[in-house]
Amino acid sequence: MTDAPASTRLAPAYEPGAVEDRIYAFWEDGGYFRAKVVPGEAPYSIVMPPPNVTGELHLGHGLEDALTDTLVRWHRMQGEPTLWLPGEDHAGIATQNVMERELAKEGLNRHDLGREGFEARVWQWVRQLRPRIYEQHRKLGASADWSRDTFTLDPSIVRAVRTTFVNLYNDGLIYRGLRMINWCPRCSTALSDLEVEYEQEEAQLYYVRYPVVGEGGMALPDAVSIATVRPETMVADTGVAVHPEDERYEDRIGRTVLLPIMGRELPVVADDAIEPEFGTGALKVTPGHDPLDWDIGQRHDLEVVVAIDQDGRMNDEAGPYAGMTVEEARTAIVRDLEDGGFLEKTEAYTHNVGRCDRCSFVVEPLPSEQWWVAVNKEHAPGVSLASAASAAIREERIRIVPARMATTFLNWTDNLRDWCISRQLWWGHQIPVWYCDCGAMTVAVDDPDTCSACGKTDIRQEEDVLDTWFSSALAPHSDLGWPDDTEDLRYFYPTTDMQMGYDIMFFWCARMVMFGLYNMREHAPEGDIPFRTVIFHGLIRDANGVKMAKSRGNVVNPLVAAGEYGADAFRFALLTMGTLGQDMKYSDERLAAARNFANKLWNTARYVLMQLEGRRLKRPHAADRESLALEDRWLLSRLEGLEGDVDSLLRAYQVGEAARRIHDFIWSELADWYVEMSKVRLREGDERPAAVLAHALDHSLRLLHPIMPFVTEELWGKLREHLDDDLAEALVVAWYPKSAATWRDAVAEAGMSHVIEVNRAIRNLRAEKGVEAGSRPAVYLRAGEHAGALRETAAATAFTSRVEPEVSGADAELPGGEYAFARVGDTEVALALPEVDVAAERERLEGELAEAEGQIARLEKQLANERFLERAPEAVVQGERDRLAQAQARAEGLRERIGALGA
RNA sequence: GGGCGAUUAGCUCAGCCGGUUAGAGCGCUUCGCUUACACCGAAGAGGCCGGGGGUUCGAGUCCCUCAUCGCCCA
Repeated sequence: MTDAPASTRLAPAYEPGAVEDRIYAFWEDGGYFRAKVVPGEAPYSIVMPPPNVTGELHLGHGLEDALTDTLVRWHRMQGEPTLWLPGEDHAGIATQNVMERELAKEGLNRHDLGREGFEARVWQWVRQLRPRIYEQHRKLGASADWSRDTFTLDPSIVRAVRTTFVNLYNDGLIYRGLRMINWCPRCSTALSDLEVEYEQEEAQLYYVRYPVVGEGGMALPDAVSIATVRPETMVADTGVAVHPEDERYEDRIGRTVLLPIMGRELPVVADDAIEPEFGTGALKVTPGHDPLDWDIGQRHDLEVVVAIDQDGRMNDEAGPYAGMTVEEARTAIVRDLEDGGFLEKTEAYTHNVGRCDRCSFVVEPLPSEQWWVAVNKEHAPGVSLASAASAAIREERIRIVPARMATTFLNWTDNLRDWCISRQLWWGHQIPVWYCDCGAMTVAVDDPDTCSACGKTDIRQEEDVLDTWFSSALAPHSDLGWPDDTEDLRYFYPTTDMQMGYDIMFFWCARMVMFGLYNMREHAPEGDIPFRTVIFHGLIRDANGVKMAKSRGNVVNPLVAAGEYGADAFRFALLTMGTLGQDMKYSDERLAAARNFANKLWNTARYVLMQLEGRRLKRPHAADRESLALEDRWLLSRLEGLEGDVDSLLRAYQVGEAARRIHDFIWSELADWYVEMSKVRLREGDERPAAVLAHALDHSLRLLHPIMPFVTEELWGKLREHLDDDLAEALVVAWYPKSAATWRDAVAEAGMSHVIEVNRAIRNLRAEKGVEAGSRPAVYLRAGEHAGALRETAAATAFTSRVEPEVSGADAELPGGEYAFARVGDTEVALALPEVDVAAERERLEGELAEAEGQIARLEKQLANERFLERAPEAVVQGERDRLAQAQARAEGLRERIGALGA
C-alpha cells in the first residue's frame, strides 16, 4: 500500500452523503442548469408541475423529479438548449386551510387578522417555505433552472391571469351567474365539479306521504308518497314531480299536494328526468338544494327556497328547525313526520355523497352567484375552449403517453360543463372585476380608478379569488413571460414535454391545453399548444397498495428515503419500480437493491481506476478491432447494442426499462464477466483491457448519468484524467452515447456467449460434484465451432472457474480417470473428478437424456410441419434445424456416456 | 350504467412491433473472505404467464368471453 495519491483512491463503499451536496454545488457553480437561448437550435423545454407552497415534497414529487430530471439531463447531454422551468403553486384552499390551522393554534381565525393581515401572514409563510422546497429538489438532484423559478402569485403571473380573465370576459367566455354550485361549508367556498369526491355511503330512504289537496283546498285522505334520502331538505320543497308516462300518477299531474309540517302547497309536475323505478316514482322537488331538482325547477318555473345556509345550518325558511345543523334537523323532521303520521316507512339505501376533496366535509349543493368559464361556447366559428382541446388531442398535435389515456382525456373534454372559477377565499388571485353603484362592472388588467361606465371613483373589487387551477393552467406560457412577447416565450414555447400524475389530468393538463390554445391562438396551428407530449405517471402507494395520505400516517418522506439510501438509489428505485402510467407499491427492498447497485458501480469504477492509476489512455479504436481480444470485442459490441436500445427506449419515454438495461449491462456484463476476465490479462501486462475498461466505464457513466447523476458525476470526475481524449468539463454536459454501429460484432457475441455458457457448465459441475472450492481440477473442452473462442479465453476460464482447461478437437481422447460431463452447444465439457458415484451419475445423465429427447421430439414435430416450413422465415426454420442437430448430438453423447458407465 | 387498467416464480415487478429453453430484484438452499465490492461472488430450487374459446406454421404477447381486484366518468 504505497504510491498512489490519496485523492485518486476511492472509499471501499459509496457514501452518497459525502458526495451529493458537493456535486450539486459544483453543477450550480458551473451554471449548467441555466437555459440558454441558442438561435437556430431546437430547444428542449419542460415546465415543472409546481408543488404546493404549503408543505414538503412527497414521494410523487420525488418520482416526478426523477422522471423529469432524467429526460432533462438526457436532452442536455445531447447538446440541446435545455430548460427545466421550476415553480411553486399558491394552492388557494390548501394553503388557506393550513394557515387557518396555524392561526387556530394561537386561538385566532382569519377574521381576527382581516384580509390584508391574513394575506401578509401567508406571504410570510410562503417566504419561509419556498427555500425549503428548492432545498428538497436539490437533494434529489433536480437540474432545474432556478433562475427562472416562478411562483403562481408573482406579479408577472398576476398580469397573465388578469389578461386571460379580461380576454375571456371580453370574448363572452367568462360570465357571472346564479347557478347550482358545490358549496363546502367547512372551507366556506364554492368548488368546481372536480373538487368534489363522491363516495357510496349507507343511508336511509324515507317514504313520506304528501296529502293531495282537493278542490276546496282541503287535504284529501289520498296522498302521494315520495322517497327521499334527505328529509331535512323537505322544508325547501316547492314541487313534486312524476314521469309524464307514469300511469300511477296520471290524474295527479297539475294538482297540488300539501307539504307536511310546513303546510305549503306544492304543484305536481311531469318531467322526463324522473325515474319511475326509483322509490315510489314520485320525487319531491327541492330546487334550492339539489342540482337535478334545480334543473326541474327551472323547467317548471318552481320557486327556489334555500333553507340551509352557508355554514350548513338551517335558516329561517326552515321554520321550527331554524338554527339546527343539517343532522339535527334531519332527526327532528323525521320525528315530527312520524308523529304526524306522514312517515310511511324507511329502508336501508346506499347513495352517493359528495365530499370536499380538501377537507372531506359533506358538500352542500346550493344556488349561488359565481363566476364561470363557458367552456363550450364558441369564440370563433366552430371553436370553443373544450372543442379546441379535444381537437388538439384527436389530431395528435399533443401526444399523450401512455396513448390509451387519450381516451380518458377526450371523454372528459367532450362532455365538459362550465367551470366554476370563483372561490370565496382570501388567498389567491382576486378577480379583476370592479363593481360600481351604477350597476356596471369594470373588468381590467390594471387596477382601475374609475368605473368604466359612469366614471365614478367609488368602485370596489370583487372579493372572490380564482380557482388555483386557473393560474396553473397558464404555466407553460405565463412562466415564459406571456402576455409579453419575450425571448423565452418565442424560443421555448410550445414546451416539449409535460409530466404529471394521471390524477390531475383534468384539473391541470386539460385546462393547460384549453388556456394554452386560447391565449396562444395567434400562433396556431403549430405554436399554440402548450406542450407536444404529456406523460402521465402512476401513483405511488404504500407497501400494502394503500394510497398514501398524511392522515393515514403511511407517507414516506422522499428526503428521508434519499438520505438513507442516496438520492441516486432513490431515483433509480422509483424509476424501475414499475411501468409508466401504472400505480406502484413502494418498498424499502427496492431502495436497498438500488443502493447496492450504486455501490456496485462505485466498486467497478474503483477497480478500473486502480488499473488506470498514473496512466492516461487512448480509447480503443475501431480500426484496431482485429488486435483486440474476443472479450474486448464482445464488451464493446454489447455496449454499443445497449446504447442503441437506451436511445430508442428513452425516445419512447420508457425510462424504467432503459434504467434496467443499463443496470444489467453494468452488473452482469461489465462487472461479472469483463472485469473478472480482465484480471488475468492485466496481471500479465496486457494493456488492452485497461483501455477497454476505461472506455466502457466512461460510456456506462454517461448512459447512467441522467438516472443516477451524483455517483456518475463523481466517478467521471476521477476517470476523466485517465482518458486521453477531448472531454467536457463535467459529465452533466458531456455528450450522450449513441450507437454508431462501429463495434457491433455478432461473431464475438456468439463466441463469448458460448464461452460464458461453458464456464457456467464447469461451475455447475463443480458445485454438483462437490469439488472443493480450493482445488483446480483439469477440464477438457472437446470443442467444435467455438474451439478458437475457448482457446483464446482459456486463461480467463482457468482463473474465473478455477480449473486447468484444455481445449481439443471434438474427437480427442480423454486421459484415463473419472469425469463429470456436460455439453454446451457442440462443446463437450469433461471435468476431471477424484471419483464418481456411478449410480448417481447414471441417474443424472438419464435425466438429461430424457430432456434432450423431449426437445428432439418437439423439434422434429415442428420441422415435419409443412406449413411451418412453408410460412416461417428461413432464418427461423434454419434455427430450428440447428437446434435439432445440437439436441441430437447431445443425446448421442449422453447415450455414449451412459454406456461407458457400464456395469 | 359507460370506459380503462391489473392478474407472469414465495413477495414486488419487467417482458417494445407474436419467433430459441419466459426474465430481474428481494426471499430461499448450497458453497465461497479468489487484494474492486459481503451494499459481494459462484451454483441452484422455484412459473399449465387468472379460466375458457379463437386467429396463426407458431400466442405471456393478437381477438372474443368469463372471473377476481382496482381506478376514472355518469
